[in-house]
Amino acid sequence: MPGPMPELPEVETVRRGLEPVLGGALIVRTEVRRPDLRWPFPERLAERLTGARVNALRRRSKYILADLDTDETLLIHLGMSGRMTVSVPDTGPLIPGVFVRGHPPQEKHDHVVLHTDGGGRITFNDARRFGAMDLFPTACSHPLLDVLGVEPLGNAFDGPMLIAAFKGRNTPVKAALLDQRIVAGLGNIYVCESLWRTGIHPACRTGRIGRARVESLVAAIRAVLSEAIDVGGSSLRDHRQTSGDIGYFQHSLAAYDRENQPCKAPGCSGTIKRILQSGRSSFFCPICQR
DNA sequence: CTTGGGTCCTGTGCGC
DNA sequence: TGCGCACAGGACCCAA
Repeated sequence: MPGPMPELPEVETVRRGLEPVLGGALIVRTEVRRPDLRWPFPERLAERLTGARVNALRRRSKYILADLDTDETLLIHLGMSGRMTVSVPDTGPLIPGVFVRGHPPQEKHDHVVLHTDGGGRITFNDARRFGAMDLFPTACSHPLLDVLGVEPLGNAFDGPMLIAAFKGRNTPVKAALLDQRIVAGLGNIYVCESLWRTGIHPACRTGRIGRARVESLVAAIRAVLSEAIDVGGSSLRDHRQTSGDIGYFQHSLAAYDRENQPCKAPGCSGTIKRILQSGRSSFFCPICQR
């Protein structure tokens, strides 16, 4: 079973989970328990967050962006293992299904904790520390965001756009879809699922995929991401996950991490295979995907 | 310019 | 049952 691997849908689920407790809230205390995650924290992180009010919670690709009334924006990346636990005191108001009532005990790898004026608590836990936090002027761009391509659920992501991006390239389609400069937010899981749905072999070179198949790939990517966000939302409502992992969508996976299991395509007798591309696993059906 | 591989990090799961 | 090791992977970084 795959561990938590936050890609765009999981990050969007986290953003929605934060909204009721952190959105509009005043940060009254900030605990920073270590000097860094993937990179050193920005200077005086705790001091710059404490006393700030959260005006808006946005998402760009796999980044969560909290706009503060100090004209700074808090950037959060969950990396591989980052989780956000959202809790309120057990004496506090109950907002059904959205967060934990009663603060859980501190755990190993709880690196940053935000306390809100409503008694809420946002705990960032990241065992592998591939995650990141930064603070930058809201009016400015950020080097991590500048290089990102289109949002796969946005209007700019369509057939002609992806056809143009694929044209002239000669990389495996798997690598192209993982390239955040083209489409921003896809990771290994949803790339595997999208290619399986479209019947495209992950090693297929981008230049060799016909226009109609690229169009259907766009539709598959949008569909698989939307479905995963829907499942994430329902899991929030049903108390089933602290936000940040793939949660119950893993039961819907047709290709990812299903090596040697039967292909789920109707009437297909194939078996899911695993190959390594750039040291990463790709899962696919050799009968469906060409 | 593009492209591919190394690196970071720790928990998990497997084989012996 | 314990130990060691491969593996997971997002994004930076550098070499070719």
